[in-house]
Amino acid sequence: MAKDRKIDMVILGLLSHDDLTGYDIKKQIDGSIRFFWKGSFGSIYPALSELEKQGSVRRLKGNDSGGREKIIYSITGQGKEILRAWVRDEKASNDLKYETLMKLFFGGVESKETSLRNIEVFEEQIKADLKVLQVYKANIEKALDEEDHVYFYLTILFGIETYEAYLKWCNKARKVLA
Amino acid sequence: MAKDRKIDMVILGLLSHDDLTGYDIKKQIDGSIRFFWKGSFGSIYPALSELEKQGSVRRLKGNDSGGREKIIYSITGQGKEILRAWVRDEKASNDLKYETLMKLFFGGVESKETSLRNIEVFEEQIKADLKVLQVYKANIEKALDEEDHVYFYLTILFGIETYEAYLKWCNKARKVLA
DNA sequence: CCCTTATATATCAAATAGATATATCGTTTT
DNA sequence: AAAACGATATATCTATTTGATATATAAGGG
Repeated sequence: MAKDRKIDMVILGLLSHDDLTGYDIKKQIDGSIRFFWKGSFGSIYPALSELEKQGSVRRLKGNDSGGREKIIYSITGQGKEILRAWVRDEKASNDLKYETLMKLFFGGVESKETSLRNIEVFEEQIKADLKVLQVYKANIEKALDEEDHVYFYLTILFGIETYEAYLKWCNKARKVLA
Repeated sequence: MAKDRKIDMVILGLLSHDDLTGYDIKKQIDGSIRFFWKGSFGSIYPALSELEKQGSVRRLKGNDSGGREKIIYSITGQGKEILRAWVRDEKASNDLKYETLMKLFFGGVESKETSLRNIEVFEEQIKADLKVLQVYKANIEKALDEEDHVYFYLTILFGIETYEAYLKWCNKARKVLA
């Protein structure tokens, strides 16, 4: 990963829609892009500081209400240009880290029942996530006329398409093992 | 990631089939499990040293032929037990890092043509990988009687199923954007 | 004989995950 | 009214991992 911080692009991308705090950014990641990307506080807060130093984001007046300090960030013109350049750049790394598949790949060291159980756990998780995605899809289809929503819609379609493929595979896998 | 080293399980899993060098392990990862897991030298070599210290692998006589030093590792009884315990453990983290999808999600900051191009690049990569997977599938179907091959077969089916879903999505995405 | 490619180990900096510490706020329970 | 709790919010630490690079040898081609 030594090279460019991908989390920077997540942050700049989210800030291109709204001014947000680090905590808001984490919430938005967990809520909308978690189906193809994740982010932790341990990467978000240091990245925000770096981006501010670089001049890609700026700190808006926080703390009006006198509560817990709250730092709202806003994207700058420079930040927008960096984001656009990254979107235009054709190269993209697409990595999976599927521990379930790895457990299955090495399933021969244990019983067939163990592998069937691992498939079952995976299947339950996918079914739960698929339900969430279908709710998102129904909601967004009511507001597809707004330009930006189209891009969100595409990523939801991706999630649904792949998760359905996972479920089909679960059924096949069960048959092959039996 | 602070917690358990997943690369340890990749190494123990591969060593449960054959005695291997660090370099061999890297080759096997790139050749067979790269569709759902990746590994770099920077994680493999330190992990091998750690595993040796722990007693999960042991170093076999290297360097008979007098060439570049070559360290062949073998799994121990303890290593096998750690591997089995991990396979039995139901919890598994399944993460995607799809930069293509992220670029698409934030595609609104650039032209529609840019997003279409990003989809095209993704599609070409998937088509190339799918061809490789189909060759693997054809080869392994000739040798499915061997117990361990079934597990390899399942992971190939997973790759094919998901990659075909990606291609279907590419077509849908093009239509939505147009 | 040189050049390239494959084999092979090793290490470093940067990026990230995941855990934890700290503090505040609003709501519910006692 | 106080205590308990969960959500909000920032920050930091360690362990893990990536991706790059350095080093060395062997094999094959021109």
